[in-house]
Amino acid sequence: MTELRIGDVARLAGTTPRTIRYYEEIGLLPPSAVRERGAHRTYAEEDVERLADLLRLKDLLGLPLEELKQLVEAEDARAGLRREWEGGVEDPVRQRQILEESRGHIDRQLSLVRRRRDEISKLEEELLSKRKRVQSRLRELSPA
Amino acid sequence: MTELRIGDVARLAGTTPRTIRYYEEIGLLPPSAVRERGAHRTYAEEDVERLADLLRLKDLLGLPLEELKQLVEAEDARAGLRREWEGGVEDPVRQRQILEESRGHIDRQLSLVRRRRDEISKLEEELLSKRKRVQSRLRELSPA
DNA sequence: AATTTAATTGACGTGAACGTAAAGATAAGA
DNA sequence: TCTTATCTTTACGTTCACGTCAATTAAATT
Repeated sequence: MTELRIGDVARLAGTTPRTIRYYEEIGLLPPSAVRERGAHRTYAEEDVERLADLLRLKDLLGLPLEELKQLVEAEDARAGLRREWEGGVEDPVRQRQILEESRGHIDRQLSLVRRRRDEISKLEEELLSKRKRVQSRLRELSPA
Repeated sequence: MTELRIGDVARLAGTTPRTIRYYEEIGLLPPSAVRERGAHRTYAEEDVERLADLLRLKDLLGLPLEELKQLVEAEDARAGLRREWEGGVEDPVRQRQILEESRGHIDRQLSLVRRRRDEISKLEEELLSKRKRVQSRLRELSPA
């Protein structure tokens, strides 16, 4: 159970401690764990991945943090859910709830990502055809 | 030769006059045309498209305006080139220069766009496989 | 136990990308 | 020509997403 501190998490996720504190402050990241005021924050390795995912989504989707928060409002709840899950959930109804919720979050992210992918693809196609036009004009210039 | 004013261009391109002036100010857009101090800026329809392209690149690539400027530093020069071209360029050597430069700009944009597309695609795949894992767990829960 | 290193909170600072308000000037329409 | 809508420049304001002190405190190291 490797204990990570804010600096480690920041380095591993490719960001800074300040950013992590800020994300916690605006509620984008959950408070690292129970700790007394003034004590160091401690994290687990899964937290690194969660943060890295967030940063990737933010970068690739270009969302303001507030929207990102809405989008993954799941993710922090997920930490709770995971704990609940690993604590051993008996009730299959509850299990189904958790899984379906999780799937819902993934689906919302997927739809945004796909929209982006489409926009990017369209842009790529347009650039490609632009390139072809220029290219053919260049060939016309070449003496046969 | 429909004369457009800054408000029209803004509306058509989906932005605001302020943004257009700002882009001009930082040299991302070329000064609309020769005009005396205090006179209204005037634009042509091709300017709308150029602006829209810029906004799209900015949005989809998430570049800071300064980098966007480097990237399409071409585009404003291109306005000049186009005028030169349509003015009728005789020298085939010059024609080739212009076309090759244009292709170079397109290629630089293409490579950035492709990188983004790859990142987005990878993210999509990861989300998909995440979804599948959840989905299969849900199926396991279902009584046969 | 002493020292060094990294973290804490609090608060103010900063750069990017515009928004907005003021005081006019210009252009288009009646 | 008069009015009205839209534009001009100048300049200060604003939001987001952190950066950067400063004064302490907590952990890790020796």
